[in-house]
Amino acid sequence: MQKQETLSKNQKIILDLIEKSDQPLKAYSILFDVKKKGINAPLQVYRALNKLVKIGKIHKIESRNAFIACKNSKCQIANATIFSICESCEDVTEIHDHKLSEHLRDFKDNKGMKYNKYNLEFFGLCKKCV
Amino acid sequence: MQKQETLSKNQKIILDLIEKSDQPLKAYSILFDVKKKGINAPLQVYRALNKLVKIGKIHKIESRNAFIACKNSKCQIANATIFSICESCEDVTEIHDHKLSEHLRDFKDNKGMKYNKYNLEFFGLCKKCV
DNA sequence: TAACGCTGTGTAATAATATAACATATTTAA
DNA sequence: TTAAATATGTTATATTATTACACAGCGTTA
Repeated sequence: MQKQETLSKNQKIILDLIEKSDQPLKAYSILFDVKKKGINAPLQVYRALNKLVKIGKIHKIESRNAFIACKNSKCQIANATIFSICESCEDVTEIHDHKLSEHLRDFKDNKGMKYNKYNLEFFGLCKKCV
Repeated sequence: MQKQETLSKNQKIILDLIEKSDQPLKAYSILFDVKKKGINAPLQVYRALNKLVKIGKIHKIESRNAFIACKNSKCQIANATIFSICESCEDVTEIHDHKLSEHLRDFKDNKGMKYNKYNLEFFGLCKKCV
């Protein structure tokens, strides 16, 4: 059974906003949007973001410095993420591909390194933008 | 036959510095180091970095905002990168794994997206840090 | 129930990363 | 040999993220 995290006020406000967007949001755009809810400083946003990332409710798109909600409602995974990113319209989609995930999970390098996390980003053109 | 790019003065200076380091360098640390060579402004560094990334001489470690030389001297690939990153000592190594690369190259999602690039970062603890 | 650890909040200041805008020079290709 | 493309230099500024400090709330435990 998964531990159900109790979110704090700021964490809820920010998760709520990110979940309502189907596309990644940037920290300062989040800040702008939550000012009306009494969140005034970047640090308040980053603290909530960090926590939400940590518990797998959202993911950071590293190449874009932006944050997207994890749609995989049941089993939040903070440590194994795959995204496709359209370089034209910037549309981002999380990919759930069992075979690929398995491959990445099982990957062993030749240096004896112990992995506990990976992040994969595919770039290209989506159907609309081809 | 691979086209041999001719690098400009600033590009050479900066590539040279990055190649001498076996670990990723950050833009402003590069800037600091090349001031003695007459490169004075962030933009001069970023311009060179962008070009070097584009032609595959260096790669950006997205999760670290840092740049590392591509050791794969013959066939610089700017569009298919795999790294392992130690979360303790921050050691970064580029991974060349034929099977995994093949898998990623051949990956097709179910949305008809056309990929031309990917970047994969593995995180964990290296031998020394376990 | 008092003391403690843990997590979260609020605020100000500042650090770190990256780009815009403008003027000019150099190289490449038609 | 002129036009296009690429590179340079400089100033200013935008964007992303963290440090430092003070304090509040909550559950544990001694």
